[in-house]
Amino acid sequence: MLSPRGGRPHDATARAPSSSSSPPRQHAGMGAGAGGASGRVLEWEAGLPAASELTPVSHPLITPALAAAFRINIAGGAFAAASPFDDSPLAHDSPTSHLSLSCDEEDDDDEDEEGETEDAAASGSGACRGGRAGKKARMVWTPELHHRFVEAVAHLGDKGAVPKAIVRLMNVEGLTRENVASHLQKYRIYLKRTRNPAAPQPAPHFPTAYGSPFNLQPPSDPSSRSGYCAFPSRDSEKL
DNA sequence: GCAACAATAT
DNA sequence: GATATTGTTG
Repeated sequence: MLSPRGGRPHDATARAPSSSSSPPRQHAGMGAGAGGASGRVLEWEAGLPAASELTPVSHPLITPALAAAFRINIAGGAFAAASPFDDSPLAHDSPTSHLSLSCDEEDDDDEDEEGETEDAAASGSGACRGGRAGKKARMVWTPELHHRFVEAVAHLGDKGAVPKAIVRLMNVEGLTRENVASHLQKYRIYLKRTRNPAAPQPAPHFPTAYGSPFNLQPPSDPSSRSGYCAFPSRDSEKL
């Protein structure tokens, strides 16, 4: 009786079988810290990215001048991968609060406008609406945010990568378990497809925000994870 | 009651 | 298509 879909933590194991098929994972140069993104592809296997490169998930990545030239809202940290300018000034060094929320005031179904992509949400859950209780702002998974997400998943492992743990590890203000759960669901589907040889598309890029062809992939090999700490540590995260 | 998961809705 | 919400289960 009942559906076979058990929402059980145990099933988590069968969900992400590291059955080989590890496409060349690129870092997309979002870390920005390292200059040339040419030889950074193998960083996962090699020495893994420096923690300094991952922790500050909020690097502007785009110079203010460039942003102004293209009318890019760097507040959201967009276009990270496409930005060869890694010498941009670090706006904030806060460990958290870098959510990009899309404010939709529309009550109707007309939601197509992007009010702004800023850390508004971080300023105080509710952000855009100021005080109007209603629909929550739609979260936007920027490449940086997704990167952090991937790092968290990789850090926790297939089995430990549950929404609650990921939220804690990411340590992003305003980020809810629901947000992560939803994103994780999509991410798992993405992983499943990449690992399935029967997949119609050999290399389905994980569609992060801005349509950037990011191909962030967590190290399927546990060995790749060992020794690498993009996060302070699980215990340290305890508050 | 909480958390995770899958499915569905927006 | 991306994210939120809902329903079911442990």
